[in-house]
Amino acid sequence: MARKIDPDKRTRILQAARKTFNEYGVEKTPISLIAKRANIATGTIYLYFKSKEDIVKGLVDLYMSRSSERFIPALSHPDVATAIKNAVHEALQHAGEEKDLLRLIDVYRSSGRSKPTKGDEMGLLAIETKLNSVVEQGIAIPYNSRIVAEIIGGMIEWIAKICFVYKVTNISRYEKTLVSMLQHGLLKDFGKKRS
Amino acid sequence: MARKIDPDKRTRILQAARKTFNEYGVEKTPISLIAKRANIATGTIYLYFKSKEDIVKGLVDLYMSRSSERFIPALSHPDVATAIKNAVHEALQHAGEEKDLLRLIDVYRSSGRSKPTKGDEMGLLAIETKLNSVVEQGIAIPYNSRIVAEIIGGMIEWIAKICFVYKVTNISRYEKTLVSMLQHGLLKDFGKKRS
Amino acid sequence: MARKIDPDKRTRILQAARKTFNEYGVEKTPISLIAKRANIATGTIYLYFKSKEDIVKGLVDLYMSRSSERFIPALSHPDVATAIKNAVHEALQHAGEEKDLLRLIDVYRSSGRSKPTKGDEMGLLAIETKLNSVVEQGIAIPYNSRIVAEIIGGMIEWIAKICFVYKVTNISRYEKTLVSMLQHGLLKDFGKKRS
Amino acid sequence: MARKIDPDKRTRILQAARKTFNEYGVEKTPISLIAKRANIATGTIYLYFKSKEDIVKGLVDLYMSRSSERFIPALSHPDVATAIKNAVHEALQHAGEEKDLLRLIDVYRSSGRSKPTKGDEMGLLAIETKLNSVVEQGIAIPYNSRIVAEIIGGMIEWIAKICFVYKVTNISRYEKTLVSMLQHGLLKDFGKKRS
DNA sequence: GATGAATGAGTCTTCATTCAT
DNA sequence: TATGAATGAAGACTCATTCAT
Repeated sequence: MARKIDPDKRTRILQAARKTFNEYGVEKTPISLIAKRANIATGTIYLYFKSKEDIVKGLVDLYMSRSSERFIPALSHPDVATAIKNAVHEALQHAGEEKDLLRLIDVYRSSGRSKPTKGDEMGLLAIETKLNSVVEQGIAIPYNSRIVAEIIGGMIEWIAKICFVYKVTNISRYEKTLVSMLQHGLLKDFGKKRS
Repeated sequence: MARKIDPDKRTRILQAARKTFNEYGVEKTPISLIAKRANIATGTIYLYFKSKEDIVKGLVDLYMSRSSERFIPALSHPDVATAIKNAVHEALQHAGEEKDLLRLIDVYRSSGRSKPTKGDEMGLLAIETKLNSVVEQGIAIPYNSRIVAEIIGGMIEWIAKICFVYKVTNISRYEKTLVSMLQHGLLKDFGKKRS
Repeated sequence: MARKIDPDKRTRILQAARKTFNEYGVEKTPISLIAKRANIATGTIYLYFKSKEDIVKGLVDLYMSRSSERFIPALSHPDVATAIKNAVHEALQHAGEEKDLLRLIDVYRSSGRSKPTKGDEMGLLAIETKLNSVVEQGIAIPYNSRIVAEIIGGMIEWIAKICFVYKVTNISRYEKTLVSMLQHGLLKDFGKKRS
Repeated sequence: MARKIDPDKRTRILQAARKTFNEYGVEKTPISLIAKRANIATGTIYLYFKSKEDIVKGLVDLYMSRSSERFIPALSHPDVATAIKNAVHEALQHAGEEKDLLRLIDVYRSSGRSKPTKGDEMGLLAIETKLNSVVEQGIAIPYNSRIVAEIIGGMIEWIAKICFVYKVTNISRYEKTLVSMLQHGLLKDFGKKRS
């Protein structure tokens, strides 16, 4: 038999790519350099990824999955307002920690072939589910939960990009504002209680 | 940098670029083809634009300006809730009409040098001003208006991209949801009155 | 180099290569695809052929052998003029039936390493022998038979390529002309008898 | 106005290519090296030739034209048998002098896109015309002159390749044999007179 | 013998940009 | 200003071949 395929090699490529993209930018990163840093031959990369763009996609997937893993648990807090606050916090926190991956999202999107990634989908589903249950409890204004989930996801991504990529502003005020807008915008009597 | 002599030539270049970008994609569009379609020599383009990227920026500017021109007037409606509704509607309507330009935003952003464009700024300022006045009237929950403006702008862009670029879904439900979320999220007693 | 173990495997490779070369062209045919179609592993091909070029050579050999097998029997006709006519006919007929292999000859030649193949040699020898015997009988103009054989072989290959590869013309007029030229050019009193 | 196009540049490219192809072979010759030797930038080559293959074609054209220029005048000798002899001689002589270009013919043909070149066509036409006039004079056996011309052209090319490219044999015996075969094969009473 | 994962050399071509005219 | 010929950097990707198993 031939050599066994190394399941860990894909990860090594992704790591090398991440580091190099961050250093030189996607455009300016030659595949050959990624290969060198991953200690494999150039051609080997193409056994694991269809193209350079596919590597970017792999990294965006990674970002999305990790983001979901972070904010989904926070959603389960019994108090909805707190759940929102915590989930947003986790997502933005994670974004700040992996800004370099966050930056890749625009690159991926500009390729024109962007499809929602698996990780993304998982996160959206979690939000949707949470919204549904909250609506059933009569606490939240009933919207189409899927759509709201997408909007929330977009807002978080947007704010993360403003604060970590485009303008590099302090995140806390954006976070507070977003949380409050979401609480008022989603929950039935959130305004009454506190105002 | 911009207008050297013939201000109409700049416009012709932009038109030719828009058409060609839409046809082949930015990456695959040679400057020389834009020049040919604009009936000028390749080199002449560089008298009006610093680089290819600068043309993209020019087109994104155009989009932003036109968007602002559309939704700013709608903001002046005396009833705030209606103002929100109308402004969002105009912005999304415009996005649908110029999807090809909308698509360029990601390309522009992925270049890494994205700065808010003039047109963008104008729109944000208008929203901010409106918010401030509404807050002063005691109708709206007081946030940092600039931040809210940015968030709203982002949400609109995001929804437009979801509906016109990424997924090509019907916009109306997204629009309705967004409007409602904004009304509840921004206005003090919006929920009470109508629920 | 040639048969290692399974002589049938060599044939399967050749068949797969023939089909694939014909479909995509030699240049564009990856060895791995030939392997896949022959139901063997890529590396296995190299147990039967030294290189891709060697596969082409194998196919050209095949063509030459088959051509010889077809026209050599025709040479034995007692009437020389008829023998020429029949042999040419068989050779051209065969060429038309295996145009795809005919096409490979140029590829093989352009590699620069072209040596006359075994099959080729067999055919040339047969023509040479026939010519010698005819010269001895005093029927034919005495030339160096080997050289004439090579020229005849070349003419046949040439006409076949004109009619089946380059121009795709009807072969019959070419065949008739060639036969007549050969009859007049080789036989002493061919002109007298019939004119 | 921009720089004037240099009409001599095409020739310089062709010369550089010829030299380099001869030295390393077509396959192993990078376009960039041709450019360097022609004292121009790599990209400039593509203003004069569509592709590498197009350069090969240009060189084959050159060969064909020069060959025609050489043997066409020889065809005008009043004595037909001598005309044949001289024309064949000139063509083969020329082939020997430009073996390096002769070698390129197979490369060109193997590309699959081979069309008869202009130079080729001129030569064929001259032979055809000569044959027609000779047939009218009743000296030659009447065939389809175009077809005969093609066959003769092929035979000459074939012999040239055998002697100068494939086997590197002494040409004179091949030449003599070919001339004699053509004289007997084409002229009505050539055999009678001399036998 | 058979496998097929791994290798890594190798280059054509494009095209943004410049600059001589 | 305008031109468009000239530049030349730059790199993703393929695929023949090898070799560890």
